Amino acid sequence: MTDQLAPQPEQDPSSNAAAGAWDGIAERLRAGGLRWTPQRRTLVEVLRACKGHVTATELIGLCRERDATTTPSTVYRTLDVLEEFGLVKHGHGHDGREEYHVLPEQIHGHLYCEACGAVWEIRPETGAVIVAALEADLGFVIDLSHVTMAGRCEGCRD
Amino acid sequence: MTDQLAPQPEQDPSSNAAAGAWDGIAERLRAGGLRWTPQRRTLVEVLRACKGHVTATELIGLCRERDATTTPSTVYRTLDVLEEFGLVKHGHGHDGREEYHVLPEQIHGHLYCEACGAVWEIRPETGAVIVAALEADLGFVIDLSHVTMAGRCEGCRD
DNA sequence: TTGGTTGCAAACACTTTGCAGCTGA
DNA sequence: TCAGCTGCAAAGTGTTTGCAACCAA
Repeated sequence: MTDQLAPQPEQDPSSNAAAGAWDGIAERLRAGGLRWTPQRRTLVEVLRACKGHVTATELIGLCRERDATTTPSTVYRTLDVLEEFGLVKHGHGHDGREEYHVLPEQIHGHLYCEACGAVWEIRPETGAVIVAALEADLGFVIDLSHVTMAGRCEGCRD
Repeated sequence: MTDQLAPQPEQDPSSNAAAGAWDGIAERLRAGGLRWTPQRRTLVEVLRACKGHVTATELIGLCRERDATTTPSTVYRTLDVLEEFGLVKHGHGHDGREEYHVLPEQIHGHLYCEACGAVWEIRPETGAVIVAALEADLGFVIDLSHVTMAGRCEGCRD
């Protein structure tokens, strides 16, 4: 009950065409004294193919589709490594579980539709308005990449 | 921002003076064929005394301070009942765990300071700006009461 | 009395950790 | 070779559920 076959929120291909950022990952790992293993390759392939956000559990399932021997601990540990390299960033989704944002380089928040389950990206310009409003209000500087707001998308408003 | 610049975000006593909403709870439960038990009384007292939001785990701890025999299952079950009565509403906080909003009647979002851990309320006027921005952007109508954004408060910036 | 409640324990789902053995560089 | 990595198993969270005993109305 957490699927999103809705219109096409957060579907823009560029969100992963921008996957060029992953290209040097094997070398980058090695440069850092780390290894490029089949397990890591599997996870990276999965991450490159997915939308802006996934839960760790989903990733484990996706990895298992490619390699049935995938173990959770390896996935979690690899995600930690990738996070240190800035390729993913973890936060919390509306299921209350760990959620990973892929390629957080482009800071943005998410909108979760309670009706259809789709997740939409908050556009940078809109995000800027929100950030500015909160700063003006309480002098609070928010980290928009950690934000997910629930509500109803255009198509689900009654 | 002359509202709450002091180190006591979301602390205003009135936030619970509004606790009048709790007054008829025992009768309301009975009217619904339910019971008013010592355990429920303990939890309600705790809820009345707390700020706008708490995690289930925190509530269990607070209840234990009053009654060391409190058990988690009872707290969770009572919270479910209270939620049906509209006295609390659950969502998810930044620890990724269940979080309960007390007296959700006043819709507002929260700001969580990653540095000092304080939680601030987003003022209705500011919330309105955010809601309007998102509606203008994607036609999305958000449920501000479910929103918690992370960042740094005025005192913890830089 | 009696059906809603409780406490306990066990089950769950997700995540983390320790460790021996494996493997990429 | 040998530090980093993996898989397994076990431990740890926080939350849920089954059930017999309990007690508010």
